[in-house]
Amino acid sequence: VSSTAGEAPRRGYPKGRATRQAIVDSGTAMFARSGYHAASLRDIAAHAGLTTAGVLHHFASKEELFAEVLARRDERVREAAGEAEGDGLLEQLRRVVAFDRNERQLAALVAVASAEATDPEHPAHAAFAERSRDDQRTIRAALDDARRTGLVRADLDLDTAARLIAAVVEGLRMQWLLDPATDMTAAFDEFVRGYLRGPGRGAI
Amino acid sequence: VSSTAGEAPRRGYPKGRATRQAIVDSGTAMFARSGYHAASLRDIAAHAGLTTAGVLHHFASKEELFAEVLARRDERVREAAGEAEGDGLLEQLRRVVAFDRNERQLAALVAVASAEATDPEHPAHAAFAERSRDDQRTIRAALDDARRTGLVRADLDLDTAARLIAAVVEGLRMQWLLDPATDMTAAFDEFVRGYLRGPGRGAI
DNA sequence: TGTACATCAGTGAACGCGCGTTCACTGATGTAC
DNA sequence: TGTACATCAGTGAACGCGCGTTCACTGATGTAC
Repeated sequence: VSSTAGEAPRRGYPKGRATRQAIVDSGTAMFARSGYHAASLRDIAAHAGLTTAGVLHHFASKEELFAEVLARRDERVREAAGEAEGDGLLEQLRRVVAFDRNERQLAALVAVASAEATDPEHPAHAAFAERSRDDQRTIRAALDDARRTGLVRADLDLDTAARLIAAVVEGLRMQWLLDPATDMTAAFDEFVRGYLRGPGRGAI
Repeated sequence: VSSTAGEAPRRGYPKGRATRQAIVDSGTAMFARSGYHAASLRDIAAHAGLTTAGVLHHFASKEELFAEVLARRDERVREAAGEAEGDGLLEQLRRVVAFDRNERQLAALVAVASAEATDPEHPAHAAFAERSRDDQRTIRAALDDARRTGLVRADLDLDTAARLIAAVVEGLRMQWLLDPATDMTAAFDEFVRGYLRGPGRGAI
């Protein structure tokens, strides 16, 4: 009755939706800490304040909950990155790095999950491989723009550059996860200064 | 009796040593495929042609076997890298990349293990953090040499450069694990050309 | 406002299963004399 | 070369445990009239 025009028709009661969200949060924390296999539904349930059966009232299986956790994280990263237009690639990637810094658990979760998904027989293998390609495509598109506005030196191979940027971000994230004192932003900026920009372009 | 002078005094019988090696190989394969938690001693034993009790005759516990698998890998990488002297950093890192390419399972194992070890409460957390710092120190030392012989541009911050090199290698490895068609060497060479060397230095 | 009814939220107990580890053991392999 | 003995290599059965999932259920929340 009091619903606004553009609002999506939600399932269940408010309390149910809140619990569902609490389960996703709890799942994120537990999966991030222990990986998919070692995190148990009992732990996740207890951490969210209910029983395993309660969790499975909201999610059909552990795997379904896991998929939801990952989807939610991707969504939030995309929101955090914002639009490429006007801002440029560099600012976008900086925001992603900043997002990681504020969401250590999520970053750890993705690191473990994508490493596990490295196995060609892992159920999420294709999805993670596609995700990796997608990241590189997005970066490549942003590089096209950057070259047009002269922010990137002219003799750069953009496909390889996109691949290297994705690799640096992922590698720095691992270093930071192992040692929180690591300054990801500083290192990334230095990479941009030294690699993407031509000589003589000066400070950022 | 027929032992040579420098030979280390080995434990057990030849057959036992061969079985032990077979268990390490099998463990490497299984841990790489599924990670530490999801790989079972039963699988590892079956793949090596014995029972779980047989495996535990050679290793006191699953964790001890896992530690041996990781130690063996590090050892082999160090062998593959060879000496820095004369060859230079670039050739050393190229050999590490090539080693990964020939040992996909080992690379996957390390990726999963180090992602899991990201958790500060993981038993191997400190060891992996130290390993990461150690890699950067080694690279840093090689960069010092490289600057002296003029292979690296003068205005480079070597600590950050070492950090970035380690990040690129790790990031490219993940991309390659997700998509075996990835040409790690080409991307790494391009990184070296564009970042480490100064402008106008030409081909490698 | 009150009542009947459908759906939702969540519980508690139980299930079958695979896990790492233990134990007592059998046979093979090497060593000493 | 033969014999006695110690150690090693490996088996087969059993253990207690925590796992994901199921089931029948109770009470709360919303909806229709």
